[in-house]
Amino acid sequence: MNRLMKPGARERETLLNSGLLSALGVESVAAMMEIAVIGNLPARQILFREGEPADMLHCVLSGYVRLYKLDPDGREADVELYGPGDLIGASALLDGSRYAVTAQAAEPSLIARFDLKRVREIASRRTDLCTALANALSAQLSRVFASLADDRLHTAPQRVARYLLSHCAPDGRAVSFRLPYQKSLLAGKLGLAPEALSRAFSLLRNHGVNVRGRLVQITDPEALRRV
Amino acid sequence: MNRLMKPGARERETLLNSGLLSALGVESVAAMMEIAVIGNLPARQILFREGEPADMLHCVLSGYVRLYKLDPDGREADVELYGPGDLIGASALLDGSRYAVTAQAAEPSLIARFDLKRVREIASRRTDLCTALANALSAQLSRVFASLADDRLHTAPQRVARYLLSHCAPDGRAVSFRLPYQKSLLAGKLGLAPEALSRAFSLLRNHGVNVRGRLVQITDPEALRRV
DNA sequence: CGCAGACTTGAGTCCCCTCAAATTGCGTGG
DNA sequence: CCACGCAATTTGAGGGGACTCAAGTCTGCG
Repeated sequence: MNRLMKPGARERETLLNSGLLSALGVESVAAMMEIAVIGNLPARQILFREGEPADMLHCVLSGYVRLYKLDPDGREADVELYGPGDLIGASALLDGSRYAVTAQAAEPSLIARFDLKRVREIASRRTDLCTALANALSAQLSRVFASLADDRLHTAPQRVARYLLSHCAPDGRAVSFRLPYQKSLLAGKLGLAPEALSRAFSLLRNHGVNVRGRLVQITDPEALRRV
Repeated sequence: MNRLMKPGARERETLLNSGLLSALGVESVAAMMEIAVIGNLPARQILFREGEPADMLHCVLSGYVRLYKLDPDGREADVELYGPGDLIGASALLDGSRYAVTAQAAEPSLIARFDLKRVREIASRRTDLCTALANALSAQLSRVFASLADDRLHTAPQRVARYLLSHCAPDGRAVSFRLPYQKSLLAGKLGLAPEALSRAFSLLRNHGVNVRGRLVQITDPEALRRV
């Protein structure tokens, strides 16, 4: 990892708003800040690999990190995509001693790293940290349950429609926004090949969706909901 | 739920060996025993539904509990299957205030219930409980990651082969065992229609697998690994 | 302005789902 | 203990969805 450093003012600010630290009391925050190390990752950098001993907890400050598992043949299946504020690797962290998945920066990213042993040590003294970890895990579990069910219940166009709707206000107004990352990344997150995502967007043109590059216009959220 | 009761000697014994309580100190165990309520569920009984306010933590003592999500059209997708010793509902428990999935007894089952508010209260005082909860969540997250990747990477016969291998000793000896539950349940767990599971078993006959009712004989684990 | 990577589109294939019907397995009452 | 009947499972046929491979086309950056 490039440029290891102590958190500066800017990074401290971001960390304070992250999912993990935002719920902690001042003392726990201080303890965590104390052991935080900031790192700058180039795109495609691996944070850790499936099967390696787990010794670090990670938190995304900016950019995106992709979690995936590998086939013996080398094919990859994405299982999660973490963005700013998300906690990475809690999956294996408290459980076994090894990472269950591989983590890779999907674009140039800034992340915070915490030595896992020291996190455990702080958590054993301060219940607010322990609770926050459990909360984060709990939320992640719900998300993955949702992904799994979505995979099994819906077709590609339906999954894409649901993703788009989740980025809309609940009212039926037309909206437009920018995809936060590359389409190939979105495809992986939705469990699709990039071609399938492309075809899904193409089909959704008939249902009030216009896509140009990363720009998405949704002219009729109601129609989209009916897909 | 039928026959609510305080845990008797038999139930206390089972609870002590469960994933959650086995790691706790005596005092936390006592506190949890204090608030445990045992219930006997007939097959198909619903424990809780997706979207309901979450007020209970559950632990399977015997039998199996199926977690699934519902389509607007009423189709179901299983996301997890819990057996004896497993903790249910930790997914939504600490996170949001609502269950993220529906839980249904897959067969007549015995479960322990804990009032969630009181569990949180105990956890805020006793870090061993909080840690145990985080551990359980962590392990579950890893399992679901594995399911999701398995779904996306492997065909039905491959998924079935992997399931069978996971129930074998790592050595290459032939083995035979009884499936712990109905095939239709296994199908759901593997994300397959019952017909697809049946066809997979049929295909695996050519790779050293014999199935008669719930009895499975694996004559050549090596061949199975190559599928 | 041009290159490289990302995306789209087309063709072909395979996998798994759905529906329907036959068969087997298992628990229960006689 | 055996037969019956219901439910679970198996088998067949057909169809649709998504993957792979292979070209093209677009986009953004240098």
